[in-house]
Amino acid sequence: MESLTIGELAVRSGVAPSALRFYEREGLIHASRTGGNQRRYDRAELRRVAFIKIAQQVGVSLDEIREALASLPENRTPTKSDWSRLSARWRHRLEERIAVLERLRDQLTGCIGCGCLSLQRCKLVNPSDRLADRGAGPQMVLNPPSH
Amino acid sequence: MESLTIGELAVRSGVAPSALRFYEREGLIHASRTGGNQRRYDRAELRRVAFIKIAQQVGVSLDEIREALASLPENRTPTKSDWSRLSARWRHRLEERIAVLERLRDQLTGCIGCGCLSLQRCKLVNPSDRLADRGAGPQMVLNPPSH
DNA sequence: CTGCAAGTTGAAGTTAACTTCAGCTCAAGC
DNA sequence: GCTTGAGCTGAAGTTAACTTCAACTTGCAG
Repeated sequence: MESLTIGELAVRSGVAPSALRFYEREGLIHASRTGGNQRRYDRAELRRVAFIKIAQQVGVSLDEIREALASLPENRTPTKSDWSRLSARWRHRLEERIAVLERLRDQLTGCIGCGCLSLQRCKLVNPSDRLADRGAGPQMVLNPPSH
Repeated sequence: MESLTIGELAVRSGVAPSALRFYEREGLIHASRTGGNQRRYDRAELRRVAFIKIAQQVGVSLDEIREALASLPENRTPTKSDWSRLSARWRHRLEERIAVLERLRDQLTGCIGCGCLSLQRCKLVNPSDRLADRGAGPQMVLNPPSH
């Protein structure tokens, strides 16, 4: 069992065969071919697919994932530290997303009490007259002043 | 200034006129018309738009937002407690999303140390042989057993 | 009254991330 | 060697949430 068929990789990774073909067209994963033109995946591809799935959970687009995967060495199977380096890249982004949602949660909790949701008064939908220079809309939550 | 033009509402809410027309077609907001067929928005629509923007941040689809807005009284302008009731609905969902991301962050932090990202061993991409009954893929993070 | 920014419409386009389809070929068990 | 499930391809379809376009109309300042 040196290599995997597309169906095997699909079951192992939890990603549909159609998605795996799509990832290959998009240059995210690679497959060799049998004499009969069927895909055969090296076991190392499992880890690439795992990386793709995790990065998607973090909220990274396939474009950026492709870019990250392109930075892996081509002449050898990536090591743990190669993967470690790549994973570290997403952590800051993930923490930012969590912070945004936590801020939203805290302010929404406050708003459940006051029921305002007012563009004039509510902290959630910060008043345009106080932050007019930053444009209208819920700036406070979406683009906090501290950032 | 009893009512707002579409341009005024756009500036006030931070939502593009095209999006406001789209929301109206989708039954999320309402506008009356002038003799010349131009939209005029009651100031109460500002709050509806604010609610839509916040719900989107929470990760709620327009379909669900429409459903929630449909539960507002039609015969009177919604009160603070009407809005409060609606906002409370999204809090649990928001907290779940935060929990998923925090779990992901914690495990990704661990994985940066080990660099594994392995479908066989890594906590992030839970082994199919241990949770085979729940299907393949990163079950541990996406659909935690406790749920 | 005129000019022109702002508004109107329906239809079509956009983006991401896939899925579905039709028509065909491959591979493995009996 | 036959059957049948698995795999192949390119093209088209899907969904959400809008945006863009073209052609036309309104409303208000001067």
